[in-house]
Amino acid sequence: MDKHKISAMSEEKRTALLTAAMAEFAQNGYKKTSTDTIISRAGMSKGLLFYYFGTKKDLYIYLYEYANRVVMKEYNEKIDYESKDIFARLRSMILLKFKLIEAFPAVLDFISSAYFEKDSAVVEAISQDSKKLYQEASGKLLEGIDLSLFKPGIDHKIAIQIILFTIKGYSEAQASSEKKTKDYSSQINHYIYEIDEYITALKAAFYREDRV
Amino acid sequence: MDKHKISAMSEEKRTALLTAAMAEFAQNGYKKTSTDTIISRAGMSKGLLFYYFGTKKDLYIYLYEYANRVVMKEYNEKIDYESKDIFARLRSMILLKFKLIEAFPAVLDFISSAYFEKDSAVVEAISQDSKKLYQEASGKLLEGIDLSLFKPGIDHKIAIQIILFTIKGYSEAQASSEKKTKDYSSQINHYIYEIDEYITALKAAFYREDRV
DNA sequence: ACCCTGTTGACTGGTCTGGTCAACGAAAGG
DNA sequence: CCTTTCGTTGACCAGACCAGTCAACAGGGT
Repeated sequence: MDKHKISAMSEEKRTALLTAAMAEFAQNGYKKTSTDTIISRAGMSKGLLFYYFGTKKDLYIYLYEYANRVVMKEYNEKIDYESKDIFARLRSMILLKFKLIEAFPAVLDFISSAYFEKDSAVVEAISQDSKKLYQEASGKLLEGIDLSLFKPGIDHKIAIQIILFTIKGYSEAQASSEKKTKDYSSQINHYIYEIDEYITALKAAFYREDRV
Repeated sequence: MDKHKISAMSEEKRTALLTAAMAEFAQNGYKKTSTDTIISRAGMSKGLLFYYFGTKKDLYIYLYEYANRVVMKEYNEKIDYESKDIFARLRSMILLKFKLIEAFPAVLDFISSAYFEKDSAVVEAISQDSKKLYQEASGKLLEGIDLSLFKPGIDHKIAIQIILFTIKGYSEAQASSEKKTKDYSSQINHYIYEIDEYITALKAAFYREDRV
């Protein structure tokens, strides 16, 4: 039996499957994720998964390429590297992250889990460019930022770490308290408001007074 | 067959078993952890595990009580709540954490994983006091701290969150880059040095100049 | 009537798991 | 030196679980 065109699936079923599969793989890794769990979560029959995707491995690789394509596309379109202000850059990354989670809830979790995937059945298929996105993102974030905005006498390395830890800490705290509210999009405004509170406080702490 | 006295085990074997089991349970949760993995990691035979512990569930519960006992003991002995300075309190908690990890590498990971354990075979046995330690620790940490040490005009809630996020972020970054160096104890001094750098920077950012 | 496409879930062979047990080596005690 | 006891082993078992298959079928198009 050949592999069938995945694009021929109905939109609903495809996204249900992809979303369920990404969430499961992200949570349990390749080996420990069962196709039974995926299909029951996606609400479809077992045969259909294999009808379209062939094998579990094929599904994983498809997901990996899909996730990278989606994230790369958004990333290249939306991130603004014009500004040399680290807060402006971070803010635009966070906004992007919210958009991505809204559209593809598990895509970021899946990508970062793939980064640590160590099952031999699957590593060679993803290892080539596995680290590209991550390294590009974290490398570029700090490239060429304007350190003269900081108060004199401040240890830039430490200050930047504190800024990054704060953003990461808030993101995680916010993600783990996920309520099942339908309108994530309405909550986003609240999250952005809180993020701005942190940014204001961090600017007051580390930026020269005339640049806050 | 009755359960045998665990304390009759040789010290070496017991700690090898407990350490291996805590690490595995912490990583995979109750259900997905296999006794085969535990024994091979601990370097002993399968029969022995069941000879001493009876069942997998009994092992888990024993571990849970053991871990709580160990942590509670250190916690009650060593944490200093005299000081009203949040940095002094945090610092003493971090030092305690280092000590605990040195003595029982996986004990903290295990406890926090038990906090999220949801397998029905085991939840009722741990749910009663599962949250005690965690809530006590995070509640007491902020109880009665001296807010007058902060710069006037600072949003205390935000500032404290930034402080906590920073400490947590550094701890995690440090834990995930664990090298297999034998002498963790010699690295601890380095970690403390870095933590103090962060504390200095955070004090400069948020405390009144006359209190830094 | 006959295909074709999409869909189902019972089924299979193989692997993995918690738990058992007959056997064994060494030490203890007589 | 024999026997009992204790700690220890790993092959083994019955059941669960798993990726992948397949016969059957629904329904639309021709």
